[in-house]
Amino acid sequence: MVYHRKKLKAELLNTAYRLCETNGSEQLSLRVLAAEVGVSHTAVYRHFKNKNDLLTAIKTEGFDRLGSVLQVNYAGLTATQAMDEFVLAAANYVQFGLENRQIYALMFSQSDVGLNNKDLADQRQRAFNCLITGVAKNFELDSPKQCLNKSYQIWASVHGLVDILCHHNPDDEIQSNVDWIINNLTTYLVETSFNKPTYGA
Amino acid sequence: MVYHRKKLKAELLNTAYRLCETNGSEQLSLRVLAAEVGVSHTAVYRHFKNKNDLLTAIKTEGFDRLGSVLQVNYAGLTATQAMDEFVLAAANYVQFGLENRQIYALMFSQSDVGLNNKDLADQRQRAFNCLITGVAKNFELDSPKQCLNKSYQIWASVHGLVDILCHHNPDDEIQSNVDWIINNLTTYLVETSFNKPTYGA
DNA sequence: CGCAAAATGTTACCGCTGTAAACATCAAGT
DNA sequence: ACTTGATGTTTACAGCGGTAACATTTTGCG
Repeated sequence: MVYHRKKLKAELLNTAYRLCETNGSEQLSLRVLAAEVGVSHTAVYRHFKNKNDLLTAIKTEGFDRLGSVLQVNYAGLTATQAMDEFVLAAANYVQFGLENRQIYALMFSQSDVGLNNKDLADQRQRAFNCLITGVAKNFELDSPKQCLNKSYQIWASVHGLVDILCHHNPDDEIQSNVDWIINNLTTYLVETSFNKPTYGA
Repeated sequence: MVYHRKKLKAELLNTAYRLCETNGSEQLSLRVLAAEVGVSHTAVYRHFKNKNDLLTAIKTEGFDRLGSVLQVNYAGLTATQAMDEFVLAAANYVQFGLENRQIYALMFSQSDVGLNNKDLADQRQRAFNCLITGVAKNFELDSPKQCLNKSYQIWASVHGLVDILCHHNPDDEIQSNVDWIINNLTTYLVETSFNKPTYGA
């Protein structure tokens, strides 16, 4: 029985994050988590209201890390440099999704995990703002509304790509195509999203 | 105690499908399902190997229904008609996703439900073939590989759209944009996917 | 310092879940 | 008519999330 471990909350969160990425968030068990960390299973309730609350924290952590990966400072960049950075950020998005499949799945699952949670909403918005900033910088759009629409369009395209790549069986014949898409993400983005929108005026 | 109900399996599947769409597949309980149908909870095991097997059947049913919604017979259609039908099929896809959110989420969840299940793989392939056929009919592509790439691109774009529409909070300011996108799906598709690919030769 | 209060851990218990095993009954074929 | 397989029931069990009561440690205030 070890008491006074100040950093138990962080330790629980980190271990839970790892367990989720390993086995999928649906397989997470508070008792297994507690055993892994070396405390009784009810100790979790001193730091998280319930299991949903813990999953919300994991989800929020996911958006936090995703946001970090997307951050670009466009100030002082030429148009070409800005576009390069934008494409790089998109590639980072895809890479994050592929390297954190289970967490990514949790982040975009339709479960009620984190419903109406402010921290989560903030982190999600922060990540999305990276995209909006990039769109505003790289596309000549007539209105904020067009910018928002374009951002959603790009997000949907890249998110759909990640989702389908995550699903595909490596044994499939499409593997070569998948490899091509990842290695030529710029071309892919140009074909799916890098055109001037005609809607959302 | 009622015995020999020949159609119990179908009844279980239908009820389970409905319960999943109502409460989300994660909330499905075999005991609640059995009670709803009016049998003991272990009766389910006479027709499904376990809970995962039942969920696999629900998922397969989802792809079956999605496939039906996507089916288009392009034989004898003019180019314009074929394109109209193709866009309509895409709209049907989006509509299916929005009207069957929970089932759609299950269908594209990354859980191990139905992993390596042949029936499921077949139904999924059947649905995807509808898309491939439409792409082959409506795009002048140089190779089957290009056709496959284009199909994945369109799928990713539309799937991403559905996923994000399902997630978005109706109170958000983006609602008006969402409405626009749905009502003008043709324009959306043109901007995201209806261009000639330059890759995948 | 010393002691009360708050924070943080544990143990015991509850109801629910999926699943296996043993048993009962119905349906069908010889 | 009797056996056999399919189908449903009862019982039992281990694991889960969660609550309540209790123990210990840390903290803050006189």
